[in-house]
Amino acid sequence: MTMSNTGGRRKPPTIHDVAREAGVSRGTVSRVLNGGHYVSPAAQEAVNAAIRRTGYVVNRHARSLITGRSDSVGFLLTEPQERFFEDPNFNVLLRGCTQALAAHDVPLLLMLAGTQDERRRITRYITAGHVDGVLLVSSHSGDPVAEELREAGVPLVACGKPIGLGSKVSYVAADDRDGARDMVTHLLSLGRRRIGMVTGPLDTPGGVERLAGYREVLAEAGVEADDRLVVSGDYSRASGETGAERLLDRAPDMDAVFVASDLMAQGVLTALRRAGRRVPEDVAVGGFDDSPAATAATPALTTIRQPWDRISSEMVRVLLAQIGGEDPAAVILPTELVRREST
Amino acid sequence: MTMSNTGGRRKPPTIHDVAREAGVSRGTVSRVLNGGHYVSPAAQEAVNAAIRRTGYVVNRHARSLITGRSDSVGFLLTEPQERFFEDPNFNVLLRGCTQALAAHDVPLLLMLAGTQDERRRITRYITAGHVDGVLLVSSHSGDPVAEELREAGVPLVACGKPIGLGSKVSYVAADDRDGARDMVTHLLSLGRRRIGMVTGPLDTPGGVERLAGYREVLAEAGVEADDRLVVSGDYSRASGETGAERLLDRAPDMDAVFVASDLMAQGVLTALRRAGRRVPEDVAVGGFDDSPAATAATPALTTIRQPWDRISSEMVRVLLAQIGGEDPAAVILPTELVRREST
DNA sequence: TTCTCTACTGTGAACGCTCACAGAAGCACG
DNA sequence: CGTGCTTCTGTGAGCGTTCACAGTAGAGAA
Repeated sequence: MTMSNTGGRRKPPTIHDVAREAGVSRGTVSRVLNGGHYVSPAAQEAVNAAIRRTGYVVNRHARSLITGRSDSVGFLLTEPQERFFEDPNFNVLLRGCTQALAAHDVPLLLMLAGTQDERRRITRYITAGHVDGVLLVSSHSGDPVAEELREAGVPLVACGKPIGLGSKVSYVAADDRDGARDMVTHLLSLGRRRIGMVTGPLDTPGGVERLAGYREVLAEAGVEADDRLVVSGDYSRASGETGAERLLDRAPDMDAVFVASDLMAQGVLTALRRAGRRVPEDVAVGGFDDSPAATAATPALTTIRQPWDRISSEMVRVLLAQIGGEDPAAVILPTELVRREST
Repeated sequence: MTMSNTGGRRKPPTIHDVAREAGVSRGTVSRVLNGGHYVSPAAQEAVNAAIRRTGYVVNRHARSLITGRSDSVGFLLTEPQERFFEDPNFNVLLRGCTQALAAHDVPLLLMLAGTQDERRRITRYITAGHVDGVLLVSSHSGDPVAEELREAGVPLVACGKPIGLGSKVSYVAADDRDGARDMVTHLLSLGRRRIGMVTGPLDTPGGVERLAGYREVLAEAGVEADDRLVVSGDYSRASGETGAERLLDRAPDMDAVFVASDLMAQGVLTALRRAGRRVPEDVAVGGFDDSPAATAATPALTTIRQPWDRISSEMVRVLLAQIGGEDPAAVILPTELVRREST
């Protein structure tokens, strides 16, 4: 009975084995592996053949040990995990980032900083250089983890404009203000003039920007501003429902409402139905996000699509560039009005 | 103007620095780091103090290079990514695994094998030893990636019983059959006798088991089997709707229906409402999963809760044990009947 | 005393790779 | 024929750790 390959894993071939197989030195193999500059076509070919024959895969640990890079990045979710994990957009973002990174052969490490303990561990892990950079998802302002990473000089790209952090951190965001402008312009074009709004949380840039876009367009159109037409919500379905009730109470003549998220818009629809208002005949409703909630709603929501697939690929692009030594950058991506049945 | 710490990252302290600081040798520091056997209390203390003072964090690359372990595991999603990414259970699972691993200081690498190209890359990455083991989420049978990993001897833990793979791969699953039994028993206890079923996909173990549990209980109760009472679905909402229509068509006297997923059950509710049947008065409806869809439905669904938090922690436990050299194991976890308004 | 055993500590050699450097070969130019 | 340049190749050192081994000190037994 001879040694078989059942069970334990074989010791993988090293750069040495490849070099011997190809009849060249380690240095030459290494050069081929890293771009192939200053290596003759003949050697290039021999090495590639040897790699294929031996099934060689570079040992990233050995490489990282000497280069100081880890060739991996972290995907860090700091604050309210439930909210994100229930948000379909988060899934799209996570998937998009993973795939965009995979195209560059860069693994993604998922990091959830829930408890204080996890926060500490993750901070140490990152600042110790075990990832080259971090994709940051954190809605709220003044994130201590992000702040610490920024100070340590870790390349950082946030999803959405971060509030507390300085200009040294890159971010990629949808153009909230412009999206809001598009929606309100659309409502105006339908002849609506008493347009209400249920805002998002006003301690987030997104919440602030969407409200700003709403106000701008109304002012530009010469529509009288009316504070009774604005109530604030927190992106939850329930807050949309109560928000709509308050709007109807304070401004019964409202003929349209711009809601800062689709989930809230669902709540608004519920409240309007209960109040006997027809959508869109009596009141037109515009959402924001183009989440699954938009199509699941009845009537299906007219909404603003955020380009989550592009957001994720841009985040990865900016992060890798920054790891490569480029300066931090801010990327604002255009949104798109998706017209359905609610307007 | 002296050197400042703005910009680039500082070179982190090494085990050497700690050794010097503590007045001991590298070996002693290493021993403290790895469990602290054969090291005097005094040295132990000195080293720990030095670690705290210097802010030392072990360089995992150097460690991995010599130990051959990477101290990280992959979370691998192979087949139909959309389905999982829209499934709230998947989120809970991913989060649970990440946190359970974090407690052991083991990073999780997210791997999505969508395209053929990604599949190849991931397989090579894993078999090259860049992760110590894999948490596998793959519903369908005969997964080629999983098969290859199994052959390479990579520790593997599947979520749900895998169909194609042999006994060498561990798995953790909810007790589908028992859950189905509980639900059908519950329906019988309500006096229902004409109990229909909308099954899951019958090429998955879960789909098969839930159907088996349904049949068993009816047989044991002496209720006449009727093929007209069973239709198959694919876990989607739409298939629940059409399934219910076919059931009503074939067996108008149906007084209860067991649906193999909450999402399908939502569709069933829609179809029943359209057909003018009251739930639960005319037809009682039981779901499976206890997903958010269950509480969002009207009436709220009686359903079977799968212990996703325990599933994830068990997957991690089994995987780490297997990496540590233990044999593959199968873990079946109990489900729980959650009674709401639909029965 | 001497020997053995245990508890602890230090040291050199690896792990697999990249990087800097030295050197070789070929070519052009004076 | 030397000199300089470019293109290519091999070599030794070293990245930060762990591991095996050798060695020391102290206690207890013969």
